[in-house]
Amino acid sequence: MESLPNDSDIAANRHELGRNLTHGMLDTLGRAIVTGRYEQRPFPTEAEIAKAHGVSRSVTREAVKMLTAKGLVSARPRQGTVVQPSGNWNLFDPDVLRWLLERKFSVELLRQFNQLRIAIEPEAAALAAQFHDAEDIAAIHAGLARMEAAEAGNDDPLDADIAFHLAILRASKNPFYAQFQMVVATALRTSIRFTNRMRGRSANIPDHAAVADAIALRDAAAARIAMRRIIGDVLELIAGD
Amino acid sequence: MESLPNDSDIAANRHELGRNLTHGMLDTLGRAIVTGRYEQRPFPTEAEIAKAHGVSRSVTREAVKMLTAKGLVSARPRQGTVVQPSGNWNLFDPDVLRWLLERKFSVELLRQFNQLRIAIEPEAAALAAQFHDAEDIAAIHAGLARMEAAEAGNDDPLDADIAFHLAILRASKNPFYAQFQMVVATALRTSIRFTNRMRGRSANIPDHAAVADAIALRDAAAARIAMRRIIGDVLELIAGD
DNA sequence: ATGCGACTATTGTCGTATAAATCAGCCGCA
DNA sequence: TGCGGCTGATTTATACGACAATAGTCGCAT
Repeated sequence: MESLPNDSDIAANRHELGRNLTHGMLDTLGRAIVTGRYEQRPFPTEAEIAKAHGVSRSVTREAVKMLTAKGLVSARPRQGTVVQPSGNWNLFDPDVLRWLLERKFSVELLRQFNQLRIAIEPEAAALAAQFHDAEDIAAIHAGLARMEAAEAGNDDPLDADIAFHLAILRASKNPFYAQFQMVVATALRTSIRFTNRMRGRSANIPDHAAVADAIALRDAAAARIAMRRIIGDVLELIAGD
Repeated sequence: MESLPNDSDIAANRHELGRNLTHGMLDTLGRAIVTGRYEQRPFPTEAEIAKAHGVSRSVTREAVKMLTAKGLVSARPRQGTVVQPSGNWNLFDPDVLRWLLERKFSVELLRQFNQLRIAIEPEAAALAAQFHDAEDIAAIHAGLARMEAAEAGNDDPLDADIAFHLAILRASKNPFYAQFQMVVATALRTSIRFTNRMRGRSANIPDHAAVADAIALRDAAAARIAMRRIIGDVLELIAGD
C-alpha cells in the first residue's frame, strides 16, 4: 500500500531534523521503532525503506547503522534487519530516550525514570559536597537564583530547575554522573507537559536551597538527604496521582 | 608516518571484530579516539581513512556514522570529522565503555565507576526487594550458589559475582536499572586484572547472602544497606590501595 | 581597507555493480 | 519415504565513481 513518494514527502523528510537526510531517516525510523510499529510486521528491507522515503540506499544504510550503534536493531544478510528486544536498547542515548518519552509517554515510564533519579542525584549531591570548586557553587547558586526569579515570573521555571540539577551533576566531578546531565535534561523537558498538568508546579525552593547550602558547607550526608527529599516528593506526586 | 596498507593489514582488519569490515573500522577508530590519538593531530578525512585501511569510503562512512551515534565524533562538510569532547561521549554505550576500560584503564576510572555503582546497586536491591518474583529470587540464589562453588574452586568467581549482581538489577523491574547490566558486566570483566592483582579476591559471601536474604524477605531498607556495604568495601579497597 | 566573489576541500547523496551469507525448496539417492 | 546435499533467491555487505552542497580561504576589485 506504499505509494511512490511525492515531492512533498521528500521535502518534509529533507527538513525533518535540521541536519541532513541521514539524520532525518534516523529520527523517522527511531520513532517508528520505539512506538512499536514493527512489533508485528517485519522491519522493511533497506531497498524498501529507501524507495518508501525517496532516498538512496546509502542514506538508508547509514541511518540503519546508527540505529545499530544505539542497539535498536541488528542486521544480518538474507535475514534482513530486525528490531532488537527493548532490553538491548541504549536507554541513556539521548535520541532513544527522547523518542521514548515523546512518542510513548506514560506515567509508568516517568515513575521508573524518577526511581533512577532518586538513586543518582542524592549521591551526586553528596559527591558535589566533597569535590565542588568555586565555579560549581556559582553555577548551583545561579540555578537557584533563576528558580527564585521564575517564582516571580521573570524566568522559565523548567529551565531554571534543569540548570540547578545539572550544575550538581557536573559538580560531582565524576564523568559517569555528568553523563546523566543529558538524560535528566531530556527527560525533564519532555515530561514538562505532564508535570505541569498535575499542578501549578512551582518547585520547592526551600528544599532546593537546602541542597545548595549543604553542598556549599561540604556536608555530604545533608546534601544526600535533602536531594533525596526533593525527588522523593516528585515520586510521591507521581505515584499518588 | 602512515604507510599504504599491505595484505596482512587488510586481513587483520577483516577478522578484527568478528563481524564485518564496518565493525572492524568502528572498533579501530573507537579505540584510537579514546586513547587520545587525535587530541593533537586532526581526525583524518574519510578518503584518508579509507585509503589507510584499504577499505571503501562506504565502509568508512558507516563506521564514522556509528561513532557519531555514540557521540564520539561529529562531521560537517568542508570542516571534516572532529572528535567531540569526552563529556559528549555516551559512557553507557558498551563499546565506548569497553574501549575506555581496555585501553585507558586507571584506578581513578575504576573508582569513579564504583562511585556510580554505590548509587545504583543499593537502590536496585531495594527495588528488587519490593518487586521481585519467584524467578528473580531463583536467579539471585543461583548466583550466590555459584559464588559459593567458586569459593571451593568449582566455578569462575568473576562470572559468579557478575551473575549475582545482574540478577538483582534485573529483579528491580525497572528498565533504567536493567540497563546497567551491560555496563556493570563490561566494567567488572575488564577490571578483573586489577582487582585480582589487589588481593586473593574472594568476594565476601556473607555480605552477598545478606543482600539476597533481605530481598527474599522483601525488606527494602535492609537490602539497600547490605548492598551498600558490599560496594563500599570495594571503594575502600580502591581508595586505600 | 574592505567586501564580494571565485576557488577548493570535505562531507553529503546517489546509482550501480558485485560479493557473501543464508534460507527455502528441489532433486537425487538410498 | 526420508535424508542430505545442491541450487537458487533474497538481502545485507562491500565497492566504486560521480556529482551536489557546504563552508572556509584567498584574492581581487573598488
